[in-house]
Amino acid sequence: MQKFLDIISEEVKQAFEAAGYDKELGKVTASNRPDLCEFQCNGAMAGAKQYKCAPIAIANAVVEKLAESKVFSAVNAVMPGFLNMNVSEEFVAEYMRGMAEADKFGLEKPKQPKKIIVDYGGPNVAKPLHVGHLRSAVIGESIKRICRYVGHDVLGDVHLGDWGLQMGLVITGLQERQPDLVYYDENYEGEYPKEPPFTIAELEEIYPAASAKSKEDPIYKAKAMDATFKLQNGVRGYRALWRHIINVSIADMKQIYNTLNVEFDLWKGESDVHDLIPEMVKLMKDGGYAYISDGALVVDVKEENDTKEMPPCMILKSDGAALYNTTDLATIMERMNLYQPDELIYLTDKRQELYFEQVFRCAKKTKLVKEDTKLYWLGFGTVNGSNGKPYKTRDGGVMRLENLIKETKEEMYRKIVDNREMDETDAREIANTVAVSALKYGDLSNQASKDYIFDVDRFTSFEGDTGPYILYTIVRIKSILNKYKDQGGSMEGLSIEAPGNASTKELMMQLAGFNAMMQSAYEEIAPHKVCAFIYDLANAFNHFYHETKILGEKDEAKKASLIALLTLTKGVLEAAIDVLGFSAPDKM
RNA sequence: GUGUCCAUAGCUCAGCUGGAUAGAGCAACGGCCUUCUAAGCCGUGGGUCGGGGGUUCGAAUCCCUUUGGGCACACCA
Repeated sequence: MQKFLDIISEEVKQAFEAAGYDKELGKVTASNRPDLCEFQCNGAMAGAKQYKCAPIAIANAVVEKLAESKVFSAVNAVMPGFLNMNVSEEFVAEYMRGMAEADKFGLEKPKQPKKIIVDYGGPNVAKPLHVGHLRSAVIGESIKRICRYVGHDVLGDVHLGDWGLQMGLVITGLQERQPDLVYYDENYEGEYPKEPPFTIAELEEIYPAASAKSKEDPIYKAKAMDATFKLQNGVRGYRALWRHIINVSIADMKQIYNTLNVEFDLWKGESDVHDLIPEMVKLMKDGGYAYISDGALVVDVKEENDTKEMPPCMILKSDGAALYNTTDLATIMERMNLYQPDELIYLTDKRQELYFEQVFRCAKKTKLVKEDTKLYWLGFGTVNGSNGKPYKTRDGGVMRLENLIKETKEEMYRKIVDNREMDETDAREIANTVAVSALKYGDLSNQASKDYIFDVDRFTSFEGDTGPYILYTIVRIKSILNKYKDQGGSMEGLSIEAPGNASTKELMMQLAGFNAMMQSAYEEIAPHKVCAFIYDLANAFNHFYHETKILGEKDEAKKASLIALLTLTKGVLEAAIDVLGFSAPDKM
């Protein structure tokens, strides 16, 4: 379906043209003076200079041409040259009927669906997820869903950190605790046990201990580096042990990601591209891109009009070992081979901006990707505490994601039982659902690139611009629709009629903005736009709800129309929260 | 030092490629439930958009400058 605003703009553009002015002046925007009109066009003022005449004269000429329009119920020229207009009720109703019929409420399919890979999550194996992983997971998941909803072919990849020194540290740390494990016996030739020799809890103890020790003890560190080297070079026992570490770790991560409704299509990691590195390095050398600088292999990525310093992109360290850049570039190569993506989207914290600029330039320059492959990096800000500094636990430690979620659920539960008499099991279940909305909406409603202050109390509030408020609105609608069905009402053949009052029309106009909003959220990779839209829509609905009797409506045709409008509103709200990665309960 | 991002109401944040009187929420205060979920709705007070210049008919928005913060600047990820 054509966008609501585009139809209106088209109408005004034609009027400009008919009046003898440049068509492009007829662009219409939502009014910023709702007290005066619903939509406005400022083209007359922009064109005044070009046509050497008073803006108001142009505006008046355009108004005349719009006199017959079915789209508008009123068009006025106002000094100095604003065009103020209101759309007709029947035009709005017709658009609503179109939305109700259409697939995805009238969002147009892309002409050429793209293959997109979203790289987000980025957890390290053997280390518990912490607050820092929240944003990547939540925003990345939403971006993936937005791209998919818009109609593209999208894969989400968790891209595990599973190949670095931390693996060697765990292997070394475990050896200290259980030196007799067969994995450490170089002469062992039999099968390795299927069961891991540790639990997730133990794993989470081993890593920090080993990491701390390696910082103090150079011999220990050397041992860990040796273990890393052996692992990467295929020593059987270490590989087997590594498998266990990965499996145990992934099982734990999946649990947490599941509670957040975050689902990855690919569970790839740095290790997956290990074997591709020699090939990639050769390609870079043969192509004449890579050279040795201070012992390390680098590719220059400076460009003509750089205003900033741009260090070369390092491919291999001076000891010949791979680093972050190496695996990221090799991953790009692998993705191009396996999936031929048109676009790669990365989510990391914003401190990595320069790094990704280097990697992207390097990938383009060395032709790992095609000329027109779009490489997009989105840097997100920090989750801060009320003091404006990175969120910490009460004693100043790193906040584990698991605990953050638990805390939010507990707070939500408290608020729910505080206000309602409810069955314990129900209350828990609802609290969990609502808590996820609180957490995600609290994060996503901020611009991704900015830091934000995490405030459990505010996020879990049912008032204001929060997840719970949105869910409450949906639940209200569900409740009415259920009652309607219980009373024997049919959902068949309902059709939306002209609004009839201001709040109904306002609700409809909010709904009409859905496809434009989704399109723009996709183009700008901006989930917070979805939040802003939902909030406005929820407000418009609640206002409408307050003024309008629905089940009590005597006129059957009107009632049918209202039910159809409710169904549409519910559908749009649910589609929008689904794209944000949460869902509404049936009651709360 | 170089670069980059940010600064909007007491607090937390919006503000689309410049448009009319800068918007929400929270907090404060005042109204609205025998009727579809009052976890709601309506209203009141609150801002020199960090400061200063400039471009423009018109600037929170674009340019310059200045102050105060955050962050990054090859062998970590």
